[in-house]
Amino acid sequence: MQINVVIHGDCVEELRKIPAGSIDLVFADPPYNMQLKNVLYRPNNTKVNGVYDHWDKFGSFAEYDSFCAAWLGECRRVLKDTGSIWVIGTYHNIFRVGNIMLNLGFWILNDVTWHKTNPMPNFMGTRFTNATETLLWCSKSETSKKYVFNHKIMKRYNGGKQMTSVWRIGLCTGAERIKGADGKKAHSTQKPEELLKRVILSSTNRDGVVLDPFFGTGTTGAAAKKLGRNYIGIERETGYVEIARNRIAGIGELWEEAGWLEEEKNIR
Amino acid sequence: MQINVVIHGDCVEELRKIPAGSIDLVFADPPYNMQLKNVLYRPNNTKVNGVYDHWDKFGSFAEYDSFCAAWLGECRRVLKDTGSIWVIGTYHNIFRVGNIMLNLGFWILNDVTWHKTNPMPNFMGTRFTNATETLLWCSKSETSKKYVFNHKIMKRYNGGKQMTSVWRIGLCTGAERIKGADGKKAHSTQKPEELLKRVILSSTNRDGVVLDPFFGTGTTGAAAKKLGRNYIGIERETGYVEIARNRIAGIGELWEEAGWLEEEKNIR
DNA sequence: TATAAAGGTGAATCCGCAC
DNA sequence: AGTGCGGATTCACCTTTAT
Repeated sequence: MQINVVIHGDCVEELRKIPAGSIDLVFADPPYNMQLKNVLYRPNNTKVNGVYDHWDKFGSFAEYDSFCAAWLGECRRVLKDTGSIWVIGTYHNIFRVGNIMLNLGFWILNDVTWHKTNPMPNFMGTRFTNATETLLWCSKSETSKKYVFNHKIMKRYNGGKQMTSVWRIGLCTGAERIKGADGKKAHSTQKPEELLKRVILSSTNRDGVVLDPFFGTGTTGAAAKKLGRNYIGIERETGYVEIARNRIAGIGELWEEAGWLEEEKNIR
Repeated sequence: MQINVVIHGDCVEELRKIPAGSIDLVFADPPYNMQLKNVLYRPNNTKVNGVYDHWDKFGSFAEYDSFCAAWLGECRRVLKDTGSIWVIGTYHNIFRVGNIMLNLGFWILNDVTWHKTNPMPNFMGTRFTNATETLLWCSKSETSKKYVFNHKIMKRYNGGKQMTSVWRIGLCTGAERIKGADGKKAHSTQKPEELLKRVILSSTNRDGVVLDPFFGTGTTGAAAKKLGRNYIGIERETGYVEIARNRIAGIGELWEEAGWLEEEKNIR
C-alpha cells in the first residue's frame, strides 16, 4: 500500500483497494447535501456565494444514506482495531451520518463542536445564527478500548487544562484560503488547518497513517505532513487533486511550536 | 383541552388524547438511552459477546427508535402548523432522534449547542471532556414558514447582537436544583431554567401553549409560567408529578427582568 | 507612512403577500 | 405553482482604497 499519495478516483471504488486493518485514522469531510434552493442576499443586496457544487447534490435522503453507508462501511473495514474515525458535518447531514455510523457498529467517543468565531449571520432574522459544525469521533466498536488519545499532549496544548469537546476556531479565510487563477476560492468548503491539527495530534502517533476519502484541496495531508504523520488522500475532482499535490509538495517545515514533535514521547 | 396541568400517565398514551393542531410549542427531554448496558446481559446473567454484540446493539437501537417514532409522531400531530418543537439530547441518543425527526418530516431550523460552563471532566483522560448537549429546533415541515421566532427579543436579550446557536449556560446546581427529603437531588437530569427561558422566549408568543411530554420536575412549566405562557406536562413517575405541581404552584412572580413581558409587543 | 474608511465574504436548508 | 414586488434584515475579520 502506497502512502503519502493523492489518489485520483471515486471514493468507494478506491477505498475497496485498500487492505483491511491498515489505517490508523480516517478523517472524512463528506458532501453535506445542503439542499439550497434559493439565492440569498445580504441586507446590502450582495449575493451570498452558497454551495451549489454538483458534488453536493443528492436526489433524496435515501440516496444520500446509501452513499454514506457505502463509504463509511469501507472506512470501517480499512481501519486497524486500534484506529478511529472523525467525520465532520452540519445539521444538514450529521444526523443521517451519525445514525448510519451507529448502525455500522462504530462507537461514539465524542461529538466535538467546532464553534466558529466568525460565522455568517442569519441575515433575515429567521433563526439563530448557525455557528457550529459537528465532528463525530468514533472508535471501530464498543470493545475497541485501545484507540489512540494523546490526553497529556492535548491538555498541554490547551494551556494546562483538559481540552473539552468545544473548539473555538475561525473560518478558513485570508492567506490560508487557497485561491484559483481567477482570485476566487478554489474550493467551496476548505477547512482550517487548526481543525485538522487538533484531530491528528489528539488521535494519532508519529508515523501513523491518516486516510481522507474526500481530500479536496488537501488540508488533511498538509496537517499530517506538518505533524510528521503519513497520509492517503482520495479525491474525484481533477482540479482539487492538482491543487492538493502542489500544496503538500510546498510544505518544508513541520509544526514545531511548543515542541509538539520533539517532546511528544516525553509528554506522553 | 385542559391547560396549565400536569398529567400523570404514559407519554404516548396521553399524547393521543390531545387534539391535533392544538399546541404552539413542544419541548421534549426524552430518556437518553445511555447505551443500554443491561441488554448486553442475558436473563441467566451470562454476557452477550462476540458476533451477537452487534445484533443486540441494533436490536436495542430498534427498540429506542420505535419508542421515539411513536412519541415524536404524536408530537407532530398535536402541533399547530405554525408550531415548532425542541428536543434535547447528547451523543448517546441525538443522532437516533434527529434521524427519526427528519424521517417524520420535521424540518431542522437550528441545532443549538448547550455549551456547559462547568461540565464534569473526563477523569480517566480517555476522551475530550464532554461539554455539550444538543437541542434540535424544528418546524413541522419544510413548507412551514410561519413558525414563531422572536428575533428582536433574542437579539436584545443577547446584548444587541443576534443570538447564535451556541448557548453558554451552567449546569442546574445550587438552590435551583430540587432536593428530595433525603437531601439528594430529586431528579438525575434536571435542566437549568435559563435553557427553557431561551427556548420559550424565542419560539412562542404570550399566552401560547407549551407541551412537555417528559415533564420530570416541571422546569418547562416553571419557565412557561414565569414568561406568561401556558403549559401542559405529561409525566409517568408519581414522585416527579407531585414535585412539579408543588414547584409551579409556588411561583408567584413573573420574569420581568429587562422588561421582556411588558415590552414584548413593542420590541416585536 | 500611518490611520481611517470602505468593501468583500463565509457549508445558509434565511420573507410574505398579491396576482 | 409560478412570478413580481414591497419591505425588512447582518457579524467578524480581512483586503483594498482613501485621507
